[in-house]
Formats: sequence, structure tokens, C-alpha cells
Amino acid sequence: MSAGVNKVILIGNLGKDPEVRHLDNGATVANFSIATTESYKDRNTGQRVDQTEWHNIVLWRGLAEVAEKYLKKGDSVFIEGKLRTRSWEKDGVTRYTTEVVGDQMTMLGNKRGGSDDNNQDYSSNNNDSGMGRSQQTASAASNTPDTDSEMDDLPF
Amino acid sequence: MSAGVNKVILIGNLGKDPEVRHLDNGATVANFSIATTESYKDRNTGQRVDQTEWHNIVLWRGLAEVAEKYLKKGDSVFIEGKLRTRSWEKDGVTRYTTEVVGDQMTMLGNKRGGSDDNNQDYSSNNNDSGMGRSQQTASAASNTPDTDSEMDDLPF
Amino acid sequence: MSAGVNKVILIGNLGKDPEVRHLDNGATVANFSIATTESYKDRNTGQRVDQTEWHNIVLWRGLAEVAEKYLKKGDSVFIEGKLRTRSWEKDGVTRYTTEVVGDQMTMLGNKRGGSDDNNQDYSSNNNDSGMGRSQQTASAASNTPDTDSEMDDLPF
Amino acid sequence: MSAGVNKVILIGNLGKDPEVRHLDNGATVANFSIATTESYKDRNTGQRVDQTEWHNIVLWRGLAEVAEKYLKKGDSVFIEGKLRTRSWEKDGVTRYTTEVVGDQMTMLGNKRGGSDDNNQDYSSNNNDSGMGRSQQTASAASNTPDTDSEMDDLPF
DNA sequence: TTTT
DNA sequence: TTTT
Repeated sequence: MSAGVNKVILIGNLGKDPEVRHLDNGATVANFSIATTESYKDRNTGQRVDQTEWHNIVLWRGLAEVAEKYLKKGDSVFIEGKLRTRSWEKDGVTRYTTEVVGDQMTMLGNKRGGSDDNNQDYSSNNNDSGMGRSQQTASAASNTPDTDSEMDDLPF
Repeated sequence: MSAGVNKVILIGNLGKDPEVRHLDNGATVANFSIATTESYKDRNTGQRVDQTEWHNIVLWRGLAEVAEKYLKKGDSVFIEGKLRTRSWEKDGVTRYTTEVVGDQMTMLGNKRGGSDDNNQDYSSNNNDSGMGRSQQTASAASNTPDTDSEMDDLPF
Repeated sequence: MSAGVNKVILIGNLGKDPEVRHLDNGATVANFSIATTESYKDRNTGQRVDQTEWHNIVLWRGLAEVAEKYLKKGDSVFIEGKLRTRSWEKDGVTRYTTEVVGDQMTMLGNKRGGSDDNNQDYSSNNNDSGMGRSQQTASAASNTPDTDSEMDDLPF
Repeated sequence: MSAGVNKVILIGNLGKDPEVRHLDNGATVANFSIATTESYKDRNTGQRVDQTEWHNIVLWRGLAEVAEKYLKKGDSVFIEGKLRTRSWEKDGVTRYTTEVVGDQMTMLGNKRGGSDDNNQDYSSNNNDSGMGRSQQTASAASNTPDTDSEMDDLPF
């Protein structure tokens, strides 16, 4: 349950390879940034100006493992997720970082060849990351039994 | 896994009370229509014209039960789901119906009072429909053990 | 103004080349279908089953011209738009067709080579379809002055 | 044109009344925060925990004026927009703030009565804010002629 | 830091 | 009718 809706939909390119950490509790987390660019005409100069926005993406468990395995700098991805703002201290100053915690990801191609052949969608619910289901879930949350989605074998 | 993205986001009002069926296999399904209205200025007359679009919504299991219990004609809801077109025969003619299969629902208020007090979000993954979790899941898919989302007790 | 929200977000592949018509009033309209595929595990057989959904896309004016020029069978596109159900008579029977009227399109690559090089976004508001703005708008709605979006030269 | 997609969809409640500024160039800008709450079950305690996320909203021109006129602390709104991260200096430290720049808003009701009667949608393109169209646009960008959307008098 |  |  939750009050309200918190949804982000992005298509952009990775600025660098993902940074992936394997936590002590068995969970995997991936961090990377993707860029979206909007261009507009400057009122005064009449010139086209590109404005690039960088989005911090966080993926957990199965999605993080897919990112680790398949995503590289420059790749194009569709990310669906939610906004989350974290605060942290540095030099006695509280700082805030807003991230997009992804729960759905589709790889949209890269320049390494075979762009469309890799166009697949992953969600944080079903753990169909190509390495086999149980393996997938196990590495995402080691002490969680892989019975998380009996209902996703129904087409609705 | 899936190739592509199929997502619908609607906010509209129910034209009638939901029709709810309890299937033999224990599943519950709710059907209702919601209206969204767009107004535009007619080029010739200069008059404002309202154009109302009706959307056929289908909800399964826990969401259907929430709809049965709480949704009435006129209520405003947020629905997130996917498009699905079904075909059926009638008088030897194949007909098509496009529906929105909801996987997320938020009630946005009604005119019966208590609008905001009821503003709650439901998803087809967690079965938090107010009647208790196990009960909820049981009625949605009778022979499915209620272990569907050990991971939703993590805030990410 | 409009009451409610009516939004569709799709990523899929064209089943055929777009059908493009140039209307007498100067407007261009493009029609094509895109497929999204979801796969699920059949409860009884345990087999993976692919379920493909076909979406009827309609694009107007500038977007239609971009489609005419750049989209081909098999191409992958991101489409954002709204649902619209039309009714029409045939043999005395009223039939309904639900379409997605696109107002935003991003080409996500194809198999003809240069996938990412063509990854550009178009909207029904700015008419930046690569052939020059005024030209674009003129063909989209011949008797409409190209002053439609002075505000889109601001980056917010 | 733009490369990629940058879209945010929120439904939440205002934490305070909007702060509205009327700039020297005639533009109006509104800032406010809305909260979305997600609840999850803590693994260890088994308790339900509410996690509230605050989103910084920025609205310009017509939307800002609608916010100034109609939105109050506690009100529920639907916001569609895009993410934008700004940086600013303070005490020699660069700080970042991520905001949602809204381009669509629907008021979903309040506790002051008349919830549904006020359920209307506004966009940053058409300036239909109830005070009359030209007035609306004029205050949003004083030196911009009100010819911005001849095409929005077509229902597609 | 990406991409067009 | 596409795609993986």
C-alpha cells in the first residue's frame, strides 16, 4: 500500500559503465547515470542549445545483475522506477541526492553491434535475467525463498 | 521478461458501479469503465467542445476485491496498467475490445464524503487490500501459497 | 483543459511500414501497428508462453511525416500518446477500434544499420523533424501560421 | 527534439502552500513540495513502516498561476513533468537539488469541500486556467504573442 | 560521464 | 504484422 504515485520513466544513455557492489547479505546493487538531452532555441541568440540532464539510477538484486552483465558506457536503456532522495553528511554539511530506483529496465541497444538482439525487458519482480530464475533470486536476496511470484505465471 | 513496454496511466471517473465476478477457480475479476474528458476549441465555431473517452478497465484478484468493496459510480481513480485487445465472435463477426488490465490503483476520492481519507494505493503485487494479507491472496489465487512477495518488505 | 489523465507509453516494433495519407486540408496522418510481447510461464505446462499485443498507432502532421520518412517495418519506437476509441459501421454493425494517438515519438533503432544514430525524439508540439521547422509545420497544417510555440524556446 | 525520454508522474499532497514569485520579465514561477508515501513491512520487526518521499515541484507561467490561485497545503495533485537537477553554491560547497518541472497538473481534491468539482487538468501548452486564455498567456510570458497553439483546437 |  |  502507498498513498500517492511516484513514477519515473527514462530513456537515456549510460555515461559510464555501471558500478556494481555485492553486499554482505547477498544483495547486489548497481549504480550508474544516464543522460537525457533536450534541445531548445535560445530566445536571444536564436541558436539551438542542448540541455543534458543526468539521472542517478539505482538497481537492486536481479536488475543489478543484469546491469552488471549487459550494460556498458554509452548503452541506451529504458528505466521505470521511483524517485528517492537520500541525505548524507559530509564535513558537517547535510547533502541530498535524488536517485531513480529502477523496477523495470529494457535495454534498447548499443554500438557494440547486435543492438536490437538484446532488446529485452527486466523487472524487479520476475527475475528472468537469463542466468536462470532461482539463481537470480538467490543472489538478489540470499535468505529469501524463491517463491516470490507464483502469480506471474498468469498472463494478467 | 518481455520485449517492449506496454503502459497505460489513467485518471478518470467510473461510469457505473464495477461488475464483479467470482470465478470457479477462486479468482475475482472486476470490470468497469472510466471516463476521461478533453476539451478543445472547435476551429469553425470557436466553441469549447468536450470529448469524453471511455476506458474499459479489468482488475484481477486483490485489486478486483478492492474495487468491489470501495469503488462506486462517479468515483475518481488512478489506474496504471497495460493494454490488451481481446477478440470475440458474435453473429459470425469477429469483434475486438481493447481493455486496460490494471496492476496499480489509487482511489482519489468520491462525493460520498471522506474523499482524501480514502486515498490509498493498491497494486497487483502486494495484496494489501485491508482485509488482511493472506485472506487477500487466497481469494485471488486459491491454490497459490502466500509467499509471493518476501521482497516487498524491503523499501527498495 | 481536461478532466482526468489519459496517457499511454509504448515501446515496440512496427509490424509493417507505416501507411501515410496526405489529406486535402494539407494534414498528414500515419497509421501503423507496433507489437509488445510479454512472456509468462504457463501454470500447467510450465512452458514459457509469449503473448504479443498489437497497438494501433495514429500520428498527425509533423509526427506523421517523420514516420513516413524514417520508420520501417521492424523498427523499434517509443510512443507516448493517448487512447481514443472510434466507432464505425460495417454491414449494419457498429464496430469499435481503439487507437493510440501519439504526441511524442522516439526512434530506438532498426536493423538497417546505424541504430543509435537515429535515436531522436519528436513531439507533436515542436515540429523539429529535420527538414526545418517552418516547412514541417506548413505541411502538418497548411493554413496554420507557424507561431505555435514561442514558449518552447525556453528550457522549462 | 531531444534525445531520450525524461518523464515523471506523481500524485501527492502539498506539504505547504505554494511559494509563488512574479519575475521582472512577467513570468510567474511556483514552488512547492508534495509527499508520496509508500509503506512496507520491516523484515525484522514485522511492523508496517511508512516511507514518505518529498518531491520539489516547479511550475512556470500559467501552471504557476493556477497553483497560486487554487492549491493549498494538504491538497492532492497529479503532476506530470521532467526531472531537472540544479547546482548552487553555498559556503563554497556545491550543492545539488533535483526538481520536477511540471508541464501538466490535475487537481484531485482537497478537504475544504468540493473535491471533485475542482478536478481539472492544466497543461503548460494550453493556458486554460479559467481566467481566460489570453490573459493567462500574457502573464506567463509577457512579450510572447498569444498564438502558441492554433493546433490545439483540433481534438487530436 | 552519454547520446544525437 | 514485429521483435527476442
